[in-house]
Amino acid sequence: MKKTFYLTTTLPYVNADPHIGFAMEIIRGDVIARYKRYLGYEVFFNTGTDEHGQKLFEAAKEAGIDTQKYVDQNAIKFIDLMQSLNISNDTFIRTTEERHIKSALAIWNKCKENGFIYKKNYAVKYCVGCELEKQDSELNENGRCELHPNRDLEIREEENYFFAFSKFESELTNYYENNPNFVVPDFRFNEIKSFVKNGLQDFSISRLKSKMNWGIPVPGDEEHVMYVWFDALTNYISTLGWGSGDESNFEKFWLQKDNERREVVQYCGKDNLRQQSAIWQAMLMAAGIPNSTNIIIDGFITGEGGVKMSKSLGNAIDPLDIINEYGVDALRYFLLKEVSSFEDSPFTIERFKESYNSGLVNGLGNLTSRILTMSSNYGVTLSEEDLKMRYYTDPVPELEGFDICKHMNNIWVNISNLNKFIQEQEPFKKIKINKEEAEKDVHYLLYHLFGIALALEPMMPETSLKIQELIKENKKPEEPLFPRKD
RNA sequence: CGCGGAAUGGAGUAAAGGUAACUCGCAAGGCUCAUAACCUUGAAACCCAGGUUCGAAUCCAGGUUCCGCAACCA
Repeated sequence: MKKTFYLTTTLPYVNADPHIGFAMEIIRGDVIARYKRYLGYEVFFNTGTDEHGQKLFEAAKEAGIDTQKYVDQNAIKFIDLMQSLNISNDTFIRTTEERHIKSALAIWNKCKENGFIYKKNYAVKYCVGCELEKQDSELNENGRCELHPNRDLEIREEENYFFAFSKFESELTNYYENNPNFVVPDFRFNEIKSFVKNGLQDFSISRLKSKMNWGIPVPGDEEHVMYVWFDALTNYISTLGWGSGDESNFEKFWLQKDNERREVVQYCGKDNLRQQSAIWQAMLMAAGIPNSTNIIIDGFITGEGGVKMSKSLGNAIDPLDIINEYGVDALRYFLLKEVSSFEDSPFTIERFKESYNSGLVNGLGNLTSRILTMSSNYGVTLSEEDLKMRYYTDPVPELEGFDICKHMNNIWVNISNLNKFIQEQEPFKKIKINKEEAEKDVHYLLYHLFGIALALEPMMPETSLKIQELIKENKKPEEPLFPRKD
């Protein structure tokens, strides 16, 4: 039986257009998914949209349309994005779908059955901006949320359901200790460890329907709907059919029996560290479901000089604009090679152009042209045997560590080496005096270019195929692979 | 004393105690197969002052500075 590999991104909340950060997350997930498939794994690659909660409820009300219609409209943008970015996701789950709701109800029941959900009366200050309760210590001198100083806090006095997060302190800590690579990179792992060690508090996981009905109904209680985070996190298993009656995918991709540990990997941005690596893991523990095996934390994409990207500052980058002008692989190239694998990195148009021109136009594109010009002119081709070459036969350390940048840089070193080889061996001169030697050189070049194309498959699938085709047909590109942009 | 992240040539990043590397940019030279592309060489850096060490960008304590913890959101 094939080894399985489960990978998921976080689900973007559908109250805005897709932004460059999510594009990066899903592209990186896509690279890992494709890579694992080449290695021979059976992969389940999940993404989707998060569609409940107060913010959407309010946004729809403001727009004057039905909430479901509102989220339907917005979800389309994200569904389309998958195609624009050339993402190989196996499924796309929306948290308003029936299959998800079933599963969310089931995990609620499981947690309740096991004694980790309880009802409690409480009066709390609530910040709508954060969708979180606030302790007095978290408020500023005006008694408002420090993160949302322009909004009044709501004082809520009501009976809510609570999740017994605090009971998982030692279990989480044990899990972290027994899985030293659970959170990647290390410095994020340290962060979450110290967060858990400093003590956990139970949190409210329901909302009164009378105030806000846009959520999954709490089982057995007409008056409450689930808090959006509780429902949304469940998608990682609802997408596998957990709690739906047909759990074959769940058993195949997630269930980890003692002697056959499944790989379950979650990609997310650094703002999701707590939710993915602590809250969600505690929920799994509460429901008696095995934990994820890795959480990969991306940094943020910033504007010039590390400034936060935002529409109001005018330094926001729309991934679709880049694709329209440069093509999807150019965007993938930049996000994978120039944006740090784990730290914050800047993305500006100037930087993008620079990198596009040097890495793709002068680098990969130009190298392809010069090699194929020689091979087609000299009649040098790859044999059937050569063309059977495979690149991803063994695990690549850089990719196993999710350091895609480093892997990309290694490939570009190979590109540079082929350029050096041409300069040093000068097959274009040799062809006039020693045909055999020249042909040997060009064959070497062609063979290694083919290798580069194969290596690029997970990162730049379109370009990889184009180069492979050109090599098979042995003709130089009619149009430049990457046209120069000034 | 809120929490957290970070500081390396002009810019962006590497380097888990042992010659500070890579890309872009800059300067000089070379090549002509290639998209004014490519190759070679060069100038140019470890925030500050300490400690540990034969040896510190790296470890330790202190200081300084920057960034996130508004909205959108990974």
